[in-house]
Amino acid sequence: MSVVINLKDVLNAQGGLLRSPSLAEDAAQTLRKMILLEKLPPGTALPERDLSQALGISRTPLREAIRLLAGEGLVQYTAARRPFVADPSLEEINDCLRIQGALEALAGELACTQASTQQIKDIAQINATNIKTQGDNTRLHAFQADMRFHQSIVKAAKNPPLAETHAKYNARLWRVRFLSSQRADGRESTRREHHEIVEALMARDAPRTSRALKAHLITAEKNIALALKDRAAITEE
Amino acid sequence: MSVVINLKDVLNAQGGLLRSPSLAEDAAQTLRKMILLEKLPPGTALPERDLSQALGISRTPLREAIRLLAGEGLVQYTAARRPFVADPSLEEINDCLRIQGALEALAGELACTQASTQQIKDIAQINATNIKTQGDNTRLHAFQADMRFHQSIVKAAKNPPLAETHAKYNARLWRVRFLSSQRADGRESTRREHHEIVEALMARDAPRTSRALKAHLITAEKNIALALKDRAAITEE
DNA sequence: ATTTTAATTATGGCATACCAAAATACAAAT
DNA sequence: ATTTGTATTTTGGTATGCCATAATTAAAAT
Repeated sequence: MSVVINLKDVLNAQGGLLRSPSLAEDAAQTLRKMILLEKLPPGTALPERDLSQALGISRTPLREAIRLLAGEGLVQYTAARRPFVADPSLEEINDCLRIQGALEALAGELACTQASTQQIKDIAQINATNIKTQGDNTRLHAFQADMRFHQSIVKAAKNPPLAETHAKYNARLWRVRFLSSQRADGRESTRREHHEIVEALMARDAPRTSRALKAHLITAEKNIALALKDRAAITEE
Repeated sequence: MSVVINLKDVLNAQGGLLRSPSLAEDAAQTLRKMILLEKLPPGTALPERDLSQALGISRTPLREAIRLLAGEGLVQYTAARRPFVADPSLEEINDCLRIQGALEALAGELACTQASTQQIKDIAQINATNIKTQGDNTRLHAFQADMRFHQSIVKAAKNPPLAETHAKYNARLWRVRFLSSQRADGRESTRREHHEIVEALMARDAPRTSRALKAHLITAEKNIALALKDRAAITEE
C-alpha cells in the first residue's frame, strides 16, 4: 500500500492556506474592516442589494457575509429583519470586556499548565518586540502588535474553542479598543501590566496570571470609557 | 401628538413573540434537536439537497440553518466544505466545559451584585421545584429543569452578550450533558452543589458563588467522562 | 394644516437554475 | 487482482427572479 498524502488536505490542516475563501468570506472580511474603521459607522443600514452591487457580487454571498458578522455581534437586525451596523452602548461594551476578561484569565491559567516553554518564550519575545518598536510604526501597527500579544496567550492555552470565542469578542471590541489605543494615557500602564502578565506566565503561576489579565482588562475598560467620553465631546462640537 | 405605539414592536421587544421564525430558524431548531437526540449521529454528512427536500424547503434557507449550527459548533465542514455533524473528542468537550465553567463563574459573580432580590428568590425557587419534582417527570424534563436553573443564574447577571455566548455553549454541550444526566451517580452531588450555589447567591458572596459554579462544572466534567466511557463500552459490544 | 388612507417603492425571504470542483463509479491497462 | 485513467454523478457556491411585507410617498379627507 502506497502512502498517498493529499497535499491539499495537509495544507488545509495547516491553517487553510490553500482553500480559497468564498465570496461570502471575502465580503465579510471587507465589511468587517469597513465597520471597524468606521467607513460604515454604527447604525448604518446594510441593504443587501446595494451592498452586493457595491462589492460586485450577488445577494446570496453578501447575505451570508452579513449573517457571519451578525454572529460576531458586529451587525444586528431591526424587528423587521433589516440589518444594520451594531451600535453598542458603553454598557454593552463593558459587558463584552468582562467576558473577554474572563476568557483571557482562563486562557492565562491554562497556558500556565499547557504551554510549552517555547511558547512562553515566544510570548515574552512578542512583548519585548512590541516595546522596542513602540512608536516606530503607525498606530494601527502598534495596535495589531498588542492584539498579537493577547492572541499568543490564548493560543498557548491550547483550547481551540476558547481561541475561537476569544477571537469573536476581539472582533466585536476591535473598534473601541483601537479607539482607546490612540490615547497616550494608558500606554505606560499597558507596558507595566504586560510585563506582569509575562512574569506570571514565566513563573507558571496560574492565579497570578489570571489576576494580571483580569486587571489588564479592567484598565482597558477605564481607558475605553475615557476615550468614548473624549470622542463624544468632539462629536457634539 | 398622539401616543401611537406599534404593537408589533412592543411584542418583539418582549422577546420576539410575534416575529414568526424564518424557515431557516425553524430548520435550525429541527436539526439541532435531531443532532442532540442523535437522530443525526456525530459524523453524519449533511448534504444540502437531501436535507432541504426532507424538510420540505429549498436549499437557501436550509443552507442558512446549517451555517447557524456551524456557528454554534454543532456542525463542521470538511476541507472540501462539506458539512457534517460535529463529533467532538472528549478533549474538545472538556475544553468547552472549562469555558462554560468560566462563563458561569462570571455570571455568578455578576449576579451577586446585579441580580434583584426577586431574581435570586426565583433561582432558589427553581432549584427547590427541581428537587421536589425529581423523578416525577421523564429524564428529558429533569434535564431541562437543570438547564433552567443555570440559565436563570446567567440571566440574573444582566449581561446579554454573556447570556448569548453561554447559550451557544449550552447548545454545543447539550448532547453529552443529557447523556451524563441519565446516570444516577451524579444526582446526589448535583443536589448538594446546586444547594451551595443558591446559598452563595443568597449571601451575595461573589467569590463563593464563583467557586461553587466552577466546582459544579468540574463535577460535570467527571460525570461526562464516565458516561462516555460507559457508552463506548456498550457501543463496542 | 393635520391626520388618514391609499398607492408606490424598497427590502428581505425563498425557490430555482447553472457552474465548477470534488467524489464516486467504472473501464482499461498492467 | 491492483492500479491507473476516465467518465459520471454529487455537491457546494453563486446568480437571479418572484413574492410578501414593511417603509415611504402621495393623495385625500377632515
